[in-house]
Amino acid sequence: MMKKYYPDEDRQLVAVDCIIFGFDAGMLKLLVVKRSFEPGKGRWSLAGGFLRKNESLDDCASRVLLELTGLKEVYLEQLQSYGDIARDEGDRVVSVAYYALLNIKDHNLDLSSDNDAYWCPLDEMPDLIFDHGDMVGKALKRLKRKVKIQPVGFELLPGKFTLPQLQTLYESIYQKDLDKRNFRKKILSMDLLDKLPEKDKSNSKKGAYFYSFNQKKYNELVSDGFYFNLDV
Amino acid sequence: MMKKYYPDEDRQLVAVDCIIFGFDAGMLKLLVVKRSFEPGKGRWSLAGGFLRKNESLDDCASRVLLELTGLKEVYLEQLQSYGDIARDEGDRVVSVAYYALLNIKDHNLDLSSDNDAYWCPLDEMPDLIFDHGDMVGKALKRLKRKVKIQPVGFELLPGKFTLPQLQTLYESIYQKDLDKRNFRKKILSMDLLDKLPEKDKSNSKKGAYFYSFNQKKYNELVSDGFYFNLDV
DNA sequence: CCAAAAGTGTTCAGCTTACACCCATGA
DNA sequence: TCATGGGTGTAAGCTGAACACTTTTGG
Repeated sequence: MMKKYYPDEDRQLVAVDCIIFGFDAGMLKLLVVKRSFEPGKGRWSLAGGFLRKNESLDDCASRVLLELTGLKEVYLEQLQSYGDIARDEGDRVVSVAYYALLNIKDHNLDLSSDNDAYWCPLDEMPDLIFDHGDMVGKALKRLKRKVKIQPVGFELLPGKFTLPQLQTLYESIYQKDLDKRNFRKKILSMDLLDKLPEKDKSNSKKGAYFYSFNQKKYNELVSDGFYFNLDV
Repeated sequence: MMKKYYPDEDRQLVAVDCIIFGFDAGMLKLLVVKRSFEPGKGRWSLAGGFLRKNESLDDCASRVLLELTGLKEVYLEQLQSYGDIARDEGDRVVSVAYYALLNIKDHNLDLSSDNDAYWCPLDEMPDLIFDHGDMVGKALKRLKRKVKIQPVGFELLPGKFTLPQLQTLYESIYQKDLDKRNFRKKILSMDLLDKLPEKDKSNSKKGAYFYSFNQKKYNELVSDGFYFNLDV
């Protein structure tokens, strides 16, 4: 047993809430869950859970994600903490928000339907409880910045993807149209994508070549001082 | 009394730690305090305090700052939360880090010397307890990004400042030299500085004109869609 | 054969960068 | 008068933005 140094009063409930982004059918989506307990039972919310004594914040976020999706190796980054006194109607709870990027195809849909979870297109997002809507707004802002300077967008795509798919992904994050020629020129000039000898014919008769992101080459370039950059 | 909704187990101590930046003698400095209690008594640390039941995280950060410096209207922004189980040797404590920017001349030195506090040049920073060194690194990274896209650097300067001063400030944040002509051209082209009819002769015989940041004009430009930008 | 998506280069404007000399003045 | 820091302009290269036609092929 650890020696006690600090006063015991003023301990707080600490929660982790996860903004889980996915990309499907050309749309950026958010995984929302229907709350199964009061307060706010039946309303939509983010996936969340209370921080336990024996887990770090990062571990807690991983656990929340695992419990909902069954997925382990998911891109996860801390966003911001929310600490207004009355932000949670049930009690005073400090919430640490994380955002996750995952490839929807990897996702075990059974698990999330058990939880009354739903992949909601971002532009049809329902009202979320408490300050969860703010969290999503903040996460989206962060994501917009992040995908410009780090190749995290690929986390949202399958290992093999086409350039039109990748462009649509960026367009749905930036919420604006990009020029096809400029986009391809820029992304290909970084020399981080491997062109595969197969085509995806599901969207056109001509078919679009599959590419894959070369993580090894990226790591090498980064250690040579390279910065990923995809401005708009 | 609020109805109880959540289990009472697993409440945690939550602390706020503040990375307080100042600028003086052409150097970026950090306000560090000598810990007056165990564990780590006598070692250098950031200013911090435990979150109370009746205050938000932001309020707590303001309080920590007020108690140490006596200052109220200080630029303060949440940085990141730190939640490793054993990060604090005294107990399991989740810490929310904030960073503050303040003008050292406004600072009441008496108060901070009561607290065994010290404005430490960033490049002579002592070892700090726990993960406070990581927090400072992260804050510096954030500050570098922030000063490029928002006019927060002025928070570190007196209301009247010279262009050489401003340039030195940016150089000490970016930790690299900037071209005098390009710097002046860029900052003046934004049309946010008012040139005053006085000169600061403390650093040269010729003297450098004082300028002041025009917050009103900045607000107007921002609402017209203007983005502050000071690339390097 | 035709509709629909994939793929491909060039030009122009604006911005970033590099660079060197004169000015004012207190000591 | 001279040492010291303050102040000023221009040219070259690069990057971002705009823009339209050809290719492929399943139906």
